[in-house]
Amino acid sequence: MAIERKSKQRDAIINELCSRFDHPTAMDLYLSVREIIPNISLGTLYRNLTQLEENGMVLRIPDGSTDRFDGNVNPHAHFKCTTCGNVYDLMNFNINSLTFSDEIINKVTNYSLMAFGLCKNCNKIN
Amino acid sequence: MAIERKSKQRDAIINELCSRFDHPTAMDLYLSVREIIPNISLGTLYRNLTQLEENGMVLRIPDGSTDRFDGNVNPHAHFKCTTCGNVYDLMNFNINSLTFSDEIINKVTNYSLMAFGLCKNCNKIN
DNA sequence: ATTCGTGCAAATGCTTTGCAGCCGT
DNA sequence: ACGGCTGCAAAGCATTTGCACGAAT
Repeated sequence: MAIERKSKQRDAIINELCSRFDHPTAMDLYLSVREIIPNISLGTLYRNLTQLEENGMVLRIPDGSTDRFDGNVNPHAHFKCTTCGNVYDLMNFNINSLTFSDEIINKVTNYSLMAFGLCKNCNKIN
Repeated sequence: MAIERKSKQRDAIINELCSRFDHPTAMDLYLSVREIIPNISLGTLYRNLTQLEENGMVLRIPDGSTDRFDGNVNPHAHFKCTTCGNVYDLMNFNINSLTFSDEIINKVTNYSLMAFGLCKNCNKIN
């Protein structure tokens, strides 16, 4: 549904999401936003994330486990290390050059590219 | 963990997954496999899907809701219609040409590309 | 004043897990 | 016979939802 009114809870969520670059889960965000609004509820957080996503203000990043969120709504590629679980932005990959031409498609509104593998940090350790 | 023994449950799961192309969820698979092995349990299904994924025999396709599975383990792009929820293979997109060069990456073992939008069927209806 | 957004708590839905017994090796 | 795999049921988590109240317009 459309956003009709402003709320300090939603403002705090967007603000937190846009000022960090580590692709937090809903619970990560909940813990952070609670330092600004101590009695915000998880339900409110989830309601707002869904609403913000529907309005194109937040990106949901599916990675095979708990969803992550991104304040950068420009489509961009991600890399998930399957050892440590961290998700990184891929700066050297120009996702905007991708085009889709299949018969079934009427319109592409968004896309998510997730590469899986081993990051250099985990490679050093093991 | 590695696969050590054969079981008719696992055989039926792989067989079902490789003979359909509609990217079933775990529950979809459960209902289908139950027609072959009526008393197979959901636990067994999930245990086998995880095990098969770890052994590279099945692909998990994250799409922002319940995970889907694919017997085609060759990396390929998908398109999800956000109206009807169906997931389609994209044949005209050569995902194998993608290369990744970011600093953080040691090794890419797999990747999933999901485009979101409106399919032609849903466009006709609305 | 209206009604959307919130906090709380219960409910839901998907997935995992403990356990005793079965089956493949 | 050993130990992996299974069915069953309970548990675990992430997410959603109903409701009464508070806040934005």
